[in-house]
Amino acid sequence: MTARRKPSTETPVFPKPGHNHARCASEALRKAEAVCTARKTRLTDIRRQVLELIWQSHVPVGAYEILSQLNAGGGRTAPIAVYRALEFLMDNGLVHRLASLNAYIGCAHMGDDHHAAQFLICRTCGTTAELESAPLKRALTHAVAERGFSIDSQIVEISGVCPHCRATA
Amino acid sequence: MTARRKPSTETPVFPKPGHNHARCASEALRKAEAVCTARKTRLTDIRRQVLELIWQSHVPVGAYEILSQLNAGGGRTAPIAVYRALEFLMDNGLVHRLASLNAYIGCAHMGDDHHAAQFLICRTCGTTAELESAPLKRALTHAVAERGFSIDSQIVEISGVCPHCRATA
DNA sequence: CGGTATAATGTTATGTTATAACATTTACAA
DNA sequence: TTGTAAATGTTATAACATAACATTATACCG
Repeated sequence: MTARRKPSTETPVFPKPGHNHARCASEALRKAEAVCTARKTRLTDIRRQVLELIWQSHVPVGAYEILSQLNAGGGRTAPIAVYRALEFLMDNGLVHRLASLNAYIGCAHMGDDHHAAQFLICRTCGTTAELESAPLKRALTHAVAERGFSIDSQIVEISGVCPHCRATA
Repeated sequence: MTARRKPSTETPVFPKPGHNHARCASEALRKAEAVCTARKTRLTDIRRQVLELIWQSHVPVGAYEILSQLNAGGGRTAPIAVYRALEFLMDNGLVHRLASLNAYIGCAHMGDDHHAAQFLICRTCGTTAELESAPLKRALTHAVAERGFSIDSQIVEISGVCPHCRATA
């Protein structure tokens, strides 16, 4: 441990219940546009709609939940369309899949080209945040390398209670 | 880091292709009996069968794969029976579920009462090993606590290439 | 031993998540 | 403008998991 930690960079704040979420969402959409432009991929209608629905909150959403919202106005979109959009969004680093929930969440670090992520999932409010911990990353890399194993991808999903729910309880 | 690492305790060997697996399996079954006796739970026929099928290898198996093996001789066991057996085995720490694969694997540390586990999954041969790394555990615990989050459960699943497949390639 | 409570299993049906295969449309560039 | 690749539509099905209720087995008590 070196000195005091710097919350702004080392310890991103867990999304607060009352924060200005409209801002998160619009910011995310703006970044997504930028990423797609840079990568020469197309953020089509359905892809944008799926991304917007995902960014309605910091709670992961299931594919079929997205689907039913898409079809709320009487649409006839098929499941596969949602999965294709999700695949695109994940390939472009805009969305993550949470294997422990079979659900999807907007990526908090778009454009940063991080294909590995760790997540904190609050079992009370559902809010899920990315955990960017350099020491954790190092420990993981080291432990794996030590065993002669080479990493392709990794899943780290931690379920528990977030600071806000702890305070409320 | 303190001194040189001790492979026998700190760095368990990744299961080798040609190892005496019959031994792994019988050992596992023996331990399972002991655990159930100690916990006054019953390792019934179907539960033992499922556990044996899981221990046929170090490659995780899906519930329906287990089911079809159970029914290979013309049986009529229903999916729910397999899931109930799996639930029992997991509750008793005899089996783990791999969320990234929707598959199940025998626990390498029965009786050690470890409810958290990390896994190394070889994408080439499928072999999966538990990773017991104290530094990793510490880093994880620390990173999470630092953010005011309290842990209930965690999933760490690392996909890559195992030492033996790397050597072969 | 017989009764009774609990645990385990059987039976049937259905819910939830995800993909295959092939047809059609759209966007873009030569 | 037309050829091509990307995207979407359409239909069907695969893969994973649980609900609800009936029946059977086990163990424990009097």
